[in-house]
Amino acid sequence: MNSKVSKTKLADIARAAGVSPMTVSRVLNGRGGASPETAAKIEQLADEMRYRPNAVARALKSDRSGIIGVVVPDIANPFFPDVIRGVESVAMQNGYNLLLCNVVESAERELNLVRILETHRVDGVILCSARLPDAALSKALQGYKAAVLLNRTLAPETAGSITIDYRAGAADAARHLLNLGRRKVAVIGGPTTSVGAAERLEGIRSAFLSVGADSPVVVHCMPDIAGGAAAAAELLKAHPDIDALICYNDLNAIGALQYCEATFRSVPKDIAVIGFDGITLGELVRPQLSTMHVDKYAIGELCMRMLLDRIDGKFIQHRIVVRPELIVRTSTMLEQQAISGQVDFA
Amino acid sequence: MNSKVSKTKLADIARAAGVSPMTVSRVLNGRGGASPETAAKIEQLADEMRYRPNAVARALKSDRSGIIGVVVPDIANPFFPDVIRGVESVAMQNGYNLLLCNVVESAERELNLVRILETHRVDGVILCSARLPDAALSKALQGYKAAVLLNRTLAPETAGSITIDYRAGAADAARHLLNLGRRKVAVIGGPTTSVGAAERLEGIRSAFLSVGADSPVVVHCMPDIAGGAAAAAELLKAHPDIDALICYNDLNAIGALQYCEATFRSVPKDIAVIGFDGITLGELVRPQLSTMHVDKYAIGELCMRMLLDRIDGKFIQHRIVVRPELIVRTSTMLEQQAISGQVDFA
DNA sequence: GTGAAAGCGCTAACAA
DNA sequence: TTGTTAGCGCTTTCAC
Repeated sequence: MNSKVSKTKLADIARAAGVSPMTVSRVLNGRGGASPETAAKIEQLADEMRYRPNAVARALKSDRSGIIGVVVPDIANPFFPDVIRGVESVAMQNGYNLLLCNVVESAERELNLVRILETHRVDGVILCSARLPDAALSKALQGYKAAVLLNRTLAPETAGSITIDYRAGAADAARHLLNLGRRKVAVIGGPTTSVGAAERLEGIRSAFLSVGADSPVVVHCMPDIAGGAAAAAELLKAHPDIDALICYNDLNAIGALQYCEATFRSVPKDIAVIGFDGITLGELVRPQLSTMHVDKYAIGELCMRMLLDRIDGKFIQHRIVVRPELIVRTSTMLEQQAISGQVDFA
Repeated sequence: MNSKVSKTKLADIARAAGVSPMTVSRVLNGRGGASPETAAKIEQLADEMRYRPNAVARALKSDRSGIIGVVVPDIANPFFPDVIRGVESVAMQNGYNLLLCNVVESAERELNLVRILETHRVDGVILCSARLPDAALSKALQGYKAAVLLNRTLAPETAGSITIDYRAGAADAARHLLNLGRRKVAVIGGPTTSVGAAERLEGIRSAFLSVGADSPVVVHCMPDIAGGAAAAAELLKAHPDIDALICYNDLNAIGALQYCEATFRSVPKDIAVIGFDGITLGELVRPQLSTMHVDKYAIGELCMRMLLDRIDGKFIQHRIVVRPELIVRTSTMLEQQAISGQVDFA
């Protein structure tokens, strides 16, 4: 096995080439400072001896690790892999790698992770859907050169933020259902700890208020399929006359669809369902899921670009708001529209 | 902003406490060696001064970074988030963090990544579905203290491996379709570069041979939904009498289902479809997808545990084979069975 | 064009 | 119980 591979270092190459480590360093970093022959010999030796620069030593010396910490609540939620890909593509183009961590919806673990990443001297962090209270989060981010939050806002000195306009998006969703003639609307509200969940509720309530309708019933749950199914069950058992559901995210909505299917409720005829996020999965279930769509890959890119700016000390923008877009699919479609709801592969 | 937060170091605490850095180091690492009072004072100071040990310096000194490199082909394929969670849970319990990289199905990028991770002096790598040729891969892994491959095997000195028995699994799938009475079976074969794809084909062919049937037609494609849909289109246009499809993975199978739906073919009546992997998505589409299921989270755990052993120089096992399990759902179900294919939420 | 010295923050090994 | 020395691999600074 390989565990004793003592790696070749600059000094080894220097010795082999009969020059000083400094010269090797310069050549290998393309900073000239050597005769063509010396340079060529060094390049060749480095290759032969399988030299790999030690990023750890470099990081210690330069105080730049080339690593970005990324914290997501749950990588199994298809929302996040898309974001991560966006982050990674920009990171890679700029020579950064990602230290990825899953929080699994625990604030304690989140605090812990932020500490661990600090320990590793990452050059910045991207926190997706932080669950910590504002004060604790601010404090935890003190130790960072740069931080960007997704779906959360703090003082711009502490962190940049990319937020989704949940208020407006949820209001759009609510109006869409109202326009469909639904009046017994209920909300599957996601986690109680989520800041975004509260914003969605505000948006929904204001949309209902402005047409003089009562505020809808709300049930909270975990932001996954099982949570959505359970919440739908709770709501529909207590209020069998509900004719529409606005859901925290698409996973919740898909859980609701499952429950409706299992209890022989027809969607959208008996009950319309709309989600949030626009994950691919929503196009694959039947009926296809209406949703408030956001471009997750683009959001990932935005996060990373903003973080790069902050790492460079540039503070061009510290807050970007993304507006979700209503996508109407079968789960909230009037019957005559549903005819064209077929994908065309011809 | 925070970019000038010069972090407190051991020496700072030492000065404040009026002791040597060494004493602080010992206390903070719980290695005793200080009077209770001194220790208490140091602990308190460390907390007040928000001390975070510098993992970079520690890594340079100890040649252990506490970081594991994980390379996956595509994090957007729901197979991998599950594996990653398994890896992460074991890693975390053992004080490791994950440097996660996406290959996006490019062998060149893969080689590059393996180099980069080597540069960062990760304590080990887990490569999922490596696309590099054996020789190149072996060479690239030379520089690692420890490596584990998922779905690939090399000399045990080079890397441990967790493999899925694709041959047996695919043969099971083939037999299942044959038992259903299907005789015009075709294969959506996934990427040509995938070693697992070739193994699946072998399994399928041998199952067909043993009942005296001809080898089925094969079409290759990208291992995602769009690839599956395209492959299904190609197959069914050329051979309209195909009555069953065995697919490289569930995403391919779901693409095939989409094509069937779009072209008004009834599944499983006109054509049965079976996938591989057992991702959750397969239960959500309609008809629900039959599949060869593997426990992805458990596989992730296995990978990480094996890697930990190798890091410790223990070579108890260098190869684990996981056998996929046939899960029959609606997409390959005889009609009389389909009645009970409903999820029960009552 | 090339090299020597010093130090990034931490800790193992050896004093005291 | 506590401190000193030295060095992990690299690069910045200054000198030749």
